[in-house]
Amino acid sequence: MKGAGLCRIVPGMMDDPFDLSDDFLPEPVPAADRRARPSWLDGLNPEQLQAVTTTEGPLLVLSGAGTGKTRVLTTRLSHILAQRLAPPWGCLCVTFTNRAAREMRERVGQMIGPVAEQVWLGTFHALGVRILRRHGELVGVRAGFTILDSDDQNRLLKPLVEQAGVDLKKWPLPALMGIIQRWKDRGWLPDAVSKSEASRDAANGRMVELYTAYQQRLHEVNACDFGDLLLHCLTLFRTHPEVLASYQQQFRYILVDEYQDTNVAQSLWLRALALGHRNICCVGDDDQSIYSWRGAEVANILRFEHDYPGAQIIRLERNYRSTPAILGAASGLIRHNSDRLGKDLRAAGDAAQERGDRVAIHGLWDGEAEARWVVDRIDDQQRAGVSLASMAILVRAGFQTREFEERLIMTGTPYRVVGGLRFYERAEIRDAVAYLRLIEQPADDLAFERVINTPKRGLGDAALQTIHLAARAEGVPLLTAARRLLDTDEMKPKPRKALAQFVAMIDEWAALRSAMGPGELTGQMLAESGYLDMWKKDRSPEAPGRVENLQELVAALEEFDSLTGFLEHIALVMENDAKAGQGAAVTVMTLHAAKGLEFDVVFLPGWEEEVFPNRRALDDGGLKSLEEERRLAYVGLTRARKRVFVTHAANRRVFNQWQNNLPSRFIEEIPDEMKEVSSDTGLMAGSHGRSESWSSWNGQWDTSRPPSTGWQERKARFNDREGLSWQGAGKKASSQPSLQRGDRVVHDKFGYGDVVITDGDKLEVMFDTVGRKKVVASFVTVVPDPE
DNA sequence: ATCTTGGCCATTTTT
DNA sequence: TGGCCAAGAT
Repeated sequence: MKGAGLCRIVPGMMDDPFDLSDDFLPEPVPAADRRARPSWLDGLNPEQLQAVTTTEGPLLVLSGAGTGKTRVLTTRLSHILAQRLAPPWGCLCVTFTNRAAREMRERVGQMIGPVAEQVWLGTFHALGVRILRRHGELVGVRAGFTILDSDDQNRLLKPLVEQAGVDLKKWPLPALMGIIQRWKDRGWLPDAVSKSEASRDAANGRMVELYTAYQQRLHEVNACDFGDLLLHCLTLFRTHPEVLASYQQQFRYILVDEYQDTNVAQSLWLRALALGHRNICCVGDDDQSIYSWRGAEVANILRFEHDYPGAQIIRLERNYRSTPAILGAASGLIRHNSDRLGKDLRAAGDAAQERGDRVAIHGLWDGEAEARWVVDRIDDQQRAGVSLASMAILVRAGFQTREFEERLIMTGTPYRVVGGLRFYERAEIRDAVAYLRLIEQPADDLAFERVINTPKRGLGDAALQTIHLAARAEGVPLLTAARRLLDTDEMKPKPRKALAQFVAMIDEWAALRSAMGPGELTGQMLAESGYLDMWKKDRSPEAPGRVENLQELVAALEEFDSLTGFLEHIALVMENDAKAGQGAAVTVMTLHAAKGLEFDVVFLPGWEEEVFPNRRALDDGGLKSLEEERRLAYVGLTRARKRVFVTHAANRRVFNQWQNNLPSRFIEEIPDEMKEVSSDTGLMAGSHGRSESWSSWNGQWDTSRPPSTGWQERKARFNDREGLSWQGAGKKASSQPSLQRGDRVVHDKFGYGDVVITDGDKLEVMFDTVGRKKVVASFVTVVPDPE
């Protein structure tokens, strides 16, 4: 009986949730087979051990940075499975990022084998999709629904805002979208938006109206945004208690990572599911809560005991990652926050053996000097035997990566930027995916709009307008309206013929869907639609790369056995692995992206007032935001195992203006005995011969000064000093050695390359990364041959 | 219908 | 500084 139940219920086959009666419980491991202390528990410290083995009842694990949080989670899951306390599909394991989900799956797989595949493990959003794929119809989400990214969301909302007569200048789309998302984060549907909610007043007081219309449109095109993936689940749980009950019964154990980053909707989602067996284990660190701007509520962690009466709490405070000096610096800093549960990190294990180098704080003149200094230190470290892969530059905001990239390119240091454009955010991929979406989901108006005239088919604004009108009049999707228009003479013959062809192609591919795999189908689609040809004919420098990306897309699709599965994957988890460089490279990324990672050596640039703590954050959040910024600083410091370099620049060019900033207050907050402060600003002036322009300089740049006398000159001088000439600045081009075919050159934008053709001052260069380009000779610098 | 120009705006963090 | 959108030219 029990065995039969086990066989029948396999993930993907559980079409009827009512099947999940008591008989799904696994065979318990006979007492004789249970070892007193299974080997996977070896090497855990007492607190970790307790966190792993306290399987029954609600448990909150407060886990400071570097205390083995991931290890606890993976071991706990393995322990539950290995002891047969539940079958794999009886475990729900929620992470915050796809990366964390992947890692956990791998590690658990290594510990206990392939059964790990069957655990319900993923991000909140991915798990929400999984539930909605099965039960979405009950709450108005039809099969094959589309998941929208932020770009799609804006395009959906825009016409609604215009119709409502709201000025887009005054109320920028992203701001309005943000308000809707914050409401969704709190689990509010339009009629649940609280009357006292301040952001109701946005968009001339029509915000709720817009939200309602937006949800209506989502329903019409059968799409969900990220928030909906949870919100619809909550509605499902509320309106269909029998469905909820089946999940409650199924999930005997629930594990949650990064609990401090959950929002209200997520915590409600968890609580609904956990109310069955009440075996929920949440791991988190209130000191690392850095996503409140996105709706995360530290309150969730603070009120855990209230939400789950009788909860146990375990603190993990032994840090195995960082030296005592780094931990001291981090602890000293975070002590300035008032709103915390309070933990004391102690160095333990190997890291505790020596005190370690103090945190180096270094002041520089400007952002460029800072980048140069940082990259010089990277060189030093590398020479001292630290591998590039174990170093990272962590910045506050994405745009700050640029100056470091430029410098790293110049010096030829391999690097990778995490979190740039994702693969699926590239235009060509989005176009191709839009075709696929339209095949999969004919109601997807956003996809229709995107591809109707891509490549050009002579169906421009006028034609689209006609289709829109027809669609609105009849209340049908654009593709349906287009089809009906073909039977009338409302369109001129030319566009009509083009439209007929377009519709016929879509129909043809849709018919082929069952006959061939998604990879093959996509290949055919790209060829027949003319989309691939469009890029092949394109002479612009990036076109070949786009063709390659499309080929890569087809290859990726081969891995899937259904289009549906692929579309879900691409919306939720497709990552930028296209240029995930092989070989060692310095990592450049934002502090947010660095959470959960660790490096031997960490560089933390831009520690200045206004930049970090970030002015805008402070403006709209006051003290609460300051504390979040401080937590961000704490996250940065605690990423390092051995060494931290903090830098600050006196001057920074922001837009077109020079702005001078004071060192960040966070620097002062690091205890003196944990830091070592130095500054370059005096030294640079003295070390540079002609110092008059330096010594008379008052620390501020006159923005009205023509660039040639200030900025460019300084730039040239800096580069001269290092033996690199900067031809772009002046007449020094004569000193440029004549270039010839085969010369190795470096360009400040395109990086390294080999000269292919010379023609006076014009060159054609084959660049290593961006391919063949025409450039002016004065913009490249010859690189001495290393051989 | 597509290409070009000029004015405007902006930079926080992301599943 | 540059990237984006809206309005003009061919």
